[in-house]
This record gives sequence, structure tokens and C-alpha cells, in this order.
Amino acid sequence: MAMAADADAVSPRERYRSQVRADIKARAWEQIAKAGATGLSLNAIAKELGMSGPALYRYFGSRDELITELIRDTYRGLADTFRAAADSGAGIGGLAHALRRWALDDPQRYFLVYGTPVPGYQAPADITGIAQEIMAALLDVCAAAEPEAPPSASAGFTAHLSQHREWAGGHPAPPGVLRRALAFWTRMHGVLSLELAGHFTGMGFDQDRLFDAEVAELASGR
Amino acid sequence: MAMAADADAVSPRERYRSQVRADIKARAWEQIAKAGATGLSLNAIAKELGMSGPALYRYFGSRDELITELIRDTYRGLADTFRAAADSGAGIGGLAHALRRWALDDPQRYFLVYGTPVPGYQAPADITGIAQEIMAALLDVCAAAEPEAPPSASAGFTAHLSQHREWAGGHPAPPGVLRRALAFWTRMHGVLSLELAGHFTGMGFDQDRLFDAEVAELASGR
DNA sequence: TGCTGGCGTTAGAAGCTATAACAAACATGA
DNA sequence: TCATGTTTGTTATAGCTTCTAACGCCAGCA
Repeated sequence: MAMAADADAVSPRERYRSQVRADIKARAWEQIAKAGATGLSLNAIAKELGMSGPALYRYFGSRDELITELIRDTYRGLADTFRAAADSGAGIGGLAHALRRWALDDPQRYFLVYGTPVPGYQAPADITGIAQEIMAALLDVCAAAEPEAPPSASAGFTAHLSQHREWAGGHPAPPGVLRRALAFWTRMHGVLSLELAGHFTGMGFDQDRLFDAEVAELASGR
Repeated sequence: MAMAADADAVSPRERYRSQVRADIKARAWEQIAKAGATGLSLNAIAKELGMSGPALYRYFGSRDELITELIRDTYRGLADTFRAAADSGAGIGGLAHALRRWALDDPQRYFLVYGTPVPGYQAPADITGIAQEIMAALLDVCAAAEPEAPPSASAGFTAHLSQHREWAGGHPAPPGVLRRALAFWTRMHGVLSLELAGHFTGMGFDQDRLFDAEVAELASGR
């Protein structure tokens, strides 16, 4: 109320518009959480919001455009989560558990990014930019872990990475750190996606402990 | 011609029926390969086969039923691949590369089994039975690898497995082997699914070598 | 006050899954 | 050989989807 600076004067129209867009996205997330991205229906969302079908196309040009926006938000959220964990000095284990919490919080959101790709789809350029942010935070954390990793069974690949490191942006991490970051990515995704997809249900063991074990082996040198 | 034993006398009707079913599945696989499981259209398949829409429902009760059948066939094929690799004395590395070849051969087929789960879907009981076969073959291979795995960073979880091993069926493998089989599953799936989903494209490094590296670290004790 | 741009509406095309009702072909028993 | 019943195909139809087109209205701005 006291912050009546009109510097950020948004027209009431824009205000309304972004409000409706947010409502639509909120409903979309509900639908995705309970039926997956496949089960997302623009029609159903419109009806839920009290407006009739095609009105929704004033806010999102197509179903794909809405989903792309959700994917973008998801990348953004994951990047923020990673950045926060990295800046708070969390180690590899801390980052891993932050990732798992984020994933378990809404499995379908995780699958929106790391799930089955639809063959034709190409993510817009700005999304791959956010993906770079995620990688940067991961590299920061890996670089801050114990400086010298014990010689690994894959020394050859680590050497290969020293000559193919463009994907790390300008990050100054040595190849061993690059290798560790890749291992973090592949292994955490491996356990997590199987867990989220329910492939472990009914197997009897404690899924928390499996994840912790995999984190321990990743963090303990190797 | 010489094998005119009428023991396996299938009525020409059944013969025709199973032929049409096979045709339908073949077209379905084409569609899935090029547009993913989401893009599978019964109508389009029917038209391709020269019959009109609803005729297809004589052969598959519903879209879900067809997809379930494809999933079943996929599990069956993967189980056979694993069994063959295991029986041919392939080690952990051999099994891993057999898996990767099988996956790269048709990525969407891989995702049909290990991709984004649709929230409501529950696989029929016989499919989980085939999944058990896959696990058994994996356990065989892991058991045949070096008998004693070095002490790992996750000894606690291995101990936990010794008391939660029902999922291994009656397999006599010691807990360390169970641990290794789980690691095989999660790690190979981690690298593979990221590779198949295209998350590594444009990163510049050699994806074969990443896979080999991960296999090497898995096989080299730990 | 009057104009214009954004918003919401209904109508409709084209696609999909799936069911119902009906016709033809086929296999088999009397 | 003829009749019966099963199996396979057809068209029609309901109900859903995405998305375009044409129209009316109303709010905000000059």
C-alpha cells in the first residue's frame, strides 16, 4: 500500500491478462499432475475457468505453446533450486537430495523435462540457455567437492572430456570435475527416474536408502 | 510341404486373424517410431491397411489394449535379449552393450517400457512376470562376474538388501550381487535414457565413450 | 465523448476413440 | 445340400479433442 511508486505501472489490461494466464497454467499443472502431459486438455481447462473453449486461445496460441511455457517454467524452477543449493554451500550430497526433493514433489513435472521426448519437438533457444544455468550450478558444486578425485576406471574418458568441454560454457573446472558432473547427472537421473516411474514399487527395499547409497558412491571419490 | 502333420492345424480364420493383428502391430510400431506412443492413431492404421476405422476394433479392443500388447512384446524382446547375452557368457560389459544396442535400435521402444509412466496405467500381471525374467538374467550375469566386490561406500545399503531380497525371486545371489544388479539397472538406464532423449546432443563429447566409461566404473569392482 | 483493440462468444471443420446396427462372407453341422 | 451361427467388415453416430472464423461487446484511452 505504501509502495505506490508508479514506476512499474502495468496497465490493468496487462494485469488481468497475466492473471488469467497464471490461472490457466495452474489448472494445467493440476491436470498434468493427475493425468500426465498427455492428458492435458485445453477445453477442460477453459471450462474449469468458466470460459468457453476457444477463449483460451487468446492467451496461448496452441496446446504446444502452453506446454512449452510449462517446460520453460520447470527448467527455470530447477535452475533456481540448483543455484540455491550451490550457493548455500551444499556438497554433492546436498545437491542430490535437493534434486530428489524437487522431483518427488511433483513427478510429472520431472518427466516434463527428463521424460519421454516427443520425436518432433525442438525446445526454443532460451530453454537450452536455462539448461546451461543448471549445468553451471552443477559444475560449481562438483568443483567445490574434494579437489582431487582418485584415479577412476574411466581415465580415458576424462581425458577425452578435456578436449570436448565446450558444453561447460566458460567454466574453469578441470576435466575430472566435468566427469564428476556428468556422472552426477546420469546416475541421479537413473535412480530417480526409475523411482518416479514406479519401477521399484513392490520390490521391498527402501528407496531412500538406494538413493543415498548411489549418492555415497558418487561422492566418495569413486 | 513334407511337414504335413496336422497337429498344429490352425484354422485358416485364425491364421488370417493373427496375420492381420501382426500387420496392425507393424504399422503401430512405424507410427510410434516416428511420432511416439502419443501419436499412435488407430484410425490412421486402419486406413493404411485399407480398412475403415472401426474394423480395427475386431482385433484390438481399444487403443490401450493395443499399446499394452506392444509393451508386452517389448518386455518379451528385452527379456530374450538379456537371456541370450547371459547364456552366451557375456560379462557385465557385454550385457550393457547388448542393452544399449537394443535401445538405440528403436529408442521409442525403449521409452515404451522405461519412459514417462501414464499415471493411471497398471501393467497386467504377466508383464511383471516377464520383468522378473529380465531381472533374473541380470542377476545371473552379475553373479558370474568377479565373485568378491571390493568394499563399497554403500555397505549399509547392501546389508539392507540382504534382508529385502524378495524381488530377486529365488535367486541365490549374495547381497553384493543384488547391489551390483541394482547399480547396473539404475546407471545404465541413467546414461541411456539421457542419450536416447537427446540431452547430450550438441554437447560435443563422444556418447559411446561416456557409456563405456560408465560401464567400466560399474564393472571395476566398486 | 467516441474509437479501437482486446476479450469472449457461438459455429464449424477436421481429427480422434469407441459403440451400435446392419450386411456379407465364411465354416460347420444336419 | 441346405441352414445355422460365428466372424469380419461396413456405415452411422455420439462425444471428445484442437483450432479457425466470424461476430458482439465492453473497457480503456485520447
